[in-house]
Amino acid sequence: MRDERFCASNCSFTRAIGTIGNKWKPIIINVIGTRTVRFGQMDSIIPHISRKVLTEQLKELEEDGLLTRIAYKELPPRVDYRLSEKGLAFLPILESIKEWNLKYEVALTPKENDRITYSK
Amino acid sequence: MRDERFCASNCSFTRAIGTIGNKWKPIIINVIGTRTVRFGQMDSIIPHISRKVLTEQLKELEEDGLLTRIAYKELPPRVDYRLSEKGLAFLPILESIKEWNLKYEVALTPKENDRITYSK
DNA sequence: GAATCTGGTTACTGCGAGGTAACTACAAAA
DNA sequence: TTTTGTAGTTACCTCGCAGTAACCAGATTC
Repeated sequence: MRDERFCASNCSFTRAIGTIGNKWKPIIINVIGTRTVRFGQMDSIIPHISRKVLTEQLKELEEDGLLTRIAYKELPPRVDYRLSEKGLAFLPILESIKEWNLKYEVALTPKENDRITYSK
Repeated sequence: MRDERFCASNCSFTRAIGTIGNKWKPIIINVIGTRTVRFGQMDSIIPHISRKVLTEQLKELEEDGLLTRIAYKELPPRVDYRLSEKGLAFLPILESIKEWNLKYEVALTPKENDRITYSK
């Protein structure tokens, strides 16, 4: 899931991409934001993610110091996730990605074969 | 290679991640920068990427309007790649990722079994 | 006694990303 | 005449990402 060749690169930028350059991590960081979020919340908020993948991604984000996992010794279990200073510092970058996309995303142009054709 | 569920999302941010949220695209955009770069150049500059994957990624980046492909009718073939306005507008984001990583990347802590041990 | 609630973990499985190698066209050089 | 150089494309194969389902603990509710 994490590409060792990226993480072991001597290029800082490549290592950074190895850390956050996949589709789930920016989504997860964005969902947490400045809040404290429980595992089950993320599981239901984020579309199409499986519990297994969510667990893996959260574990990697924790290992890379982007978030903090707080497990309460209760039953049924309760686990909170919160962004660390490093994770919080990444939020402005996500904001600029949002602005960038809003400004430049091409309007969905109808493809040739999607066009309405007048047949007799 | 591109996740349809992301590209078809009604969330602009999710679509953005669908566009540039993988490991190769930020690397490619960063390598091109403000220059004009040939296919073979990228192939030799970017470590560990295969021609096949490079071709695919470049095609998707072109489809998403991030870069321009300029093919000269010569033999042997010559193809230039250059960032579009949209692609150029993404460069500052990559810069802030670099700064973010420089600031927060944890110092590589030696693992237990990498430590020097004094054996008799 | 059974069901529920939560945050996982594990085993099984399939599909597809991605690697490799071979092949292309054609001109110019050796 | 053979080789070289460029930018791919194609066929083939493998590995592993990720989906699914089952299972767990143990307190609380029904």
